Amino acid sequence: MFSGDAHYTVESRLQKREALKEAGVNPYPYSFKRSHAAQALHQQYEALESGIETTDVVQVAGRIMAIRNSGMFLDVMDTTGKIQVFCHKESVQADQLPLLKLLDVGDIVGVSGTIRRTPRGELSVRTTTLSVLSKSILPLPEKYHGLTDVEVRYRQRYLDLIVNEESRNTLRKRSQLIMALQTYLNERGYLSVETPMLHTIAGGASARPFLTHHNTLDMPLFLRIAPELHLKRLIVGGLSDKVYEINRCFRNEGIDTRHNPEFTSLELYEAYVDYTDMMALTEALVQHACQTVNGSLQVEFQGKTLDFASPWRRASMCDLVAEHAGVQFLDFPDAVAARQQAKALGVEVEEGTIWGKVVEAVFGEKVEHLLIQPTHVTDLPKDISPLAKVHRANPLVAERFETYVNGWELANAFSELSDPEDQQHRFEAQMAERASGDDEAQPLDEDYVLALAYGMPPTGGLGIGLDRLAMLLTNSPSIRDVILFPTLRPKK
RNA sequence: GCGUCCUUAGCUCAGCGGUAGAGCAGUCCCCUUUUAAGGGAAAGGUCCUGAGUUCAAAUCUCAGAGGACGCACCA
Repeated sequence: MFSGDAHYTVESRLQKREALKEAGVNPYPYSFKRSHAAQALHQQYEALESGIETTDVVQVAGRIMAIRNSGMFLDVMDTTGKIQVFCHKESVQADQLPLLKLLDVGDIVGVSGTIRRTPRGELSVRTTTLSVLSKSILPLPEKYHGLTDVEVRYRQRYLDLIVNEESRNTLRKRSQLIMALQTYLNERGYLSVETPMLHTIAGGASARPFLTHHNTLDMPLFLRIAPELHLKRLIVGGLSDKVYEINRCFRNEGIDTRHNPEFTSLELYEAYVDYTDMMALTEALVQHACQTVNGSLQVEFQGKTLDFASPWRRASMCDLVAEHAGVQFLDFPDAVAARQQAKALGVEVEEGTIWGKVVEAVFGEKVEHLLIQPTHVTDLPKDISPLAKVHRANPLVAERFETYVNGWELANAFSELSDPEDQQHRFEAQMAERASGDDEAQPLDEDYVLALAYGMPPTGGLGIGLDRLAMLLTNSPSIRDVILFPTLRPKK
């Protein structure tokens, strides 16, 4: 049962568990009625002075995190905080005294007793009766240094959560972040929907998908790389003028501090608006989330202060490249000329690379890492934006922006392409890219083109990477810190 | 996929060719209003795995496993 862990500590705890059973105590009982959480007690008795005993009876429960003075003092932790439990031999019921010797750090206990504040100022429960609610068999990591081995923290997240307050705070903030976004959108009439995870065509983004198989239908299925095309079908159908989905996407790409094979995105579509409206919405959403989670629009991130207050800088991708690399690629609209310019800048691009990918490559190398404060990078090349409308003033670029923070792409949005024939041609161009070796080019989705042919209103769309937003708002250097169970290789 | 680094007691770490170490946790004893409680004693090991070099390997070399970081890919 405890393969490799059966040692003296476990032996000792198993013996204590047997002793409990022999004393007629079920070490794994069914319930315990609590009157207060730890935090509620600290609030309620904030004014209680040191050395004062009350007759107020309370019931608390939680995990023993420390035992001092041979069991006289227990630190009991619940999800709201810590409360000291005082087990004096004159206050604990006489028949329960032997129980005290059978407790270990890690056990979950319930306590009934009176509230007092010790002469040293620690709010405590003076125990009358004590209940073992779960006997812990395996020892917890050391109390002072905690658990720092990142591999164990990810593989055994429950241990990380038990001993590392920072991890609890970070992962709770992630939930608050998602709730804040949901609240903001729900209150403004955006409809929360769920679209398929299993796709017959992995479209809506440029990425390699995971492949699986349906046995009864005997056909391949892909885990979705984006919900985009299904959400826009809902706009065509008029389910709502405003739809959104907060859910998982799966991409079969590398794993690093900013990428996990499964990640969470917010995707949102709104009829009758364009990408400039999406810029305003991006700022409002992120600001609402930041304010809710951190109580401020400024956050500290790894030694930098990020300021989410409006307005965020807006600059076109080509202008930013011109600003930082000295070449205005709009003046070199031919792919061959563009590649020469990139090469002169020291950016490697393969023969045959299309114009937009050249611009993107130079941007990635020369500009991206400089965009620390929130910046909307607008008007991305049309030929790398197959789902976006062409820019109303420049045929080379699309009405698309990506929002960068801390050098990372945080959001991606367009004026959604609604012309079915244009969409068909864009897909065909992507298929040509695929044929020339780009396995991340977007596949042709005929049904999606069919849907557009029935007419989609002018629509703005937005995607936000929630894991990255969670990282920024919790000062987490790795995406694994904000994902409860990040993807790891099996240990053996 | 490539490169660099890491892996020693349950946890946090030292040791870096010559008998495997500390603190915390656990066991036993003492003390008893502590909060990283304190004092004492005993105990606890596949030094990630496998080969090799050597009189001798936790330590050096090679291969493998897992992980961290960087690069590539990508969000």
